[in-house]
Amino acid sequence: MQSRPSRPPIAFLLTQVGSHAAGQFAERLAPLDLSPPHAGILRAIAVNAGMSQQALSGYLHILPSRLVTLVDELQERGLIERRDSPEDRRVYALHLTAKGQSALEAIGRIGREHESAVCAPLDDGEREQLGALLLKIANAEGLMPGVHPGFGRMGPPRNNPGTSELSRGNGKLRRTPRRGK
Amino acid sequence: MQSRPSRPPIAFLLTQVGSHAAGQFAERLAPLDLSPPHAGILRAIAVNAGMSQQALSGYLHILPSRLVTLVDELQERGLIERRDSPEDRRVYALHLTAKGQSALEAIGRIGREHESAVCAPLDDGEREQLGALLLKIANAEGLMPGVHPGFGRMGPPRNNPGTSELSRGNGKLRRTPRRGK
DNA sequence: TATTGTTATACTCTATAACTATA
DNA sequence: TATAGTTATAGAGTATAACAATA
Repeated sequence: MQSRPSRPPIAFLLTQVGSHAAGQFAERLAPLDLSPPHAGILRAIAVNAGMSQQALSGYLHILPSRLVTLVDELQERGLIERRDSPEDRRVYALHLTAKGQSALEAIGRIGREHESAVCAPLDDGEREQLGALLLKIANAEGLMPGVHPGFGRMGPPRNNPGTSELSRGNGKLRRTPRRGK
Repeated sequence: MQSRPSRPPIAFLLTQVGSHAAGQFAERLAPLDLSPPHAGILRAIAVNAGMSQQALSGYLHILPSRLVTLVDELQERGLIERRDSPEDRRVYALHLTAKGQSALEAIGRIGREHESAVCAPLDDGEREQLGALLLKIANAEGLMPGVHPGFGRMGPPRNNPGTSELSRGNGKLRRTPRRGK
C-alpha cells in the first residue's frame, strides 16, 4: 500500500494563502500611500455615490468611529468630499473628487497586477476552476460579492510605524454645526 | 456576443474566504480558551520537543517579546513546561505536558470539524482539485508547509475585551536567575 | 426619544529598543 | 561582544460608551 503524499488541510491552506495575498495587496498599494480600507472606501463610494458614513460603515463592516479617521484621511488628500445632505443635516453625502477617480483607476491597475501575480503558477483552465471553487465556498458562507474580508491587521509591513504620510493632520474638515439655539 | 457572468478576482476571493476561514477557526477554538497562536505553539512544540523560544519565534514568525506572553499563558494553564537547558543556561527547552498533549488532541478534533465545515459545499473531487491548486500557489509563494498564516488580528470576536480567562495572572513562572556574582 | 457623526477610552497586536543573565 | 529571554514603550486596529446636533 503506497501512502499518497498527505496534503495540508484545505482550511489551513486557505487561511495561509489568503493572508499572504492580503499582505501582498497591501504592499502593492503602499506606494500610493493608501491602505486596503482606503481602497475599499473609494470603491464603495464610486459604486454608490452620495452614500452616508453610516451606510458605508454597514457595507464595509468598519466601525463608525474608525470610519471618521479613514474618511478624514481621504478628504485631507483631496480624494473624496463630504457634502451636506440637503434633506438631513446630520448626514454627509460622500463623493469622489476627480483626483479620487484617478486614484481609483490606479488602484484598479494595481489590482490587476496583483491578480496576475497571485495566479501566476496557474494556467487558464486552473484559474477558471479555482475561481469557481472559491466562489462556491464564498456563497455557502454567505459572503457578499464586493464586500471585503477582514481588513484589520493583515496588512503591509509596518516598517516605520508612525512615519506614515497618513495619520493625523488637521486642517478644518467637516461641517460647521448650526450656531445658536 | 453573450457576456459570461463576471467572477470576482481570484485574489480577492482568496483574501475574503481565507480571512473568513481564519475567523471561524478562531471561534471554534475559543471554547478551549485558546487562540490560533496558542494552537500553533502547541503544535510546533509537539513536533519539535525541547525547542527554544528563539527557534519558535523564527519558526512561527511571532516576535520574541510576544512569545513571552503566549508561552506564559500556556505554562500558567499547565499545557507546557519551560525546562532549563543543560548546555546553555540562557535558553529554555519547551515541552508539552500530558495536559498539553490532550489539549493538542482536542485542537486536532476541532481542526477536522473546521475542515469539514469549510469544505462542506464541495464534493470529493472538488476538494482534491482545490487542495492541489492552493498548494501550487502556496509553493510558488514560498510558503512553508506547517507554518501558519498571519495569526495577528483576524481572530475571534472579542466580545468582552479584557474579560478573557487568559491574559495576565502571575504566579512564579520562569527560572530564578543565578544570584551573586 | 432615536440617529449621525464624533470623541474618548480600553484592550490587543505589532514592532523596536533596551535591559539582564549568560555565552 | 553576542545571544536568549524579558520588559518597556509607541503605534495602529477593534470595540464600546457617551456626547452634540439634528430628526
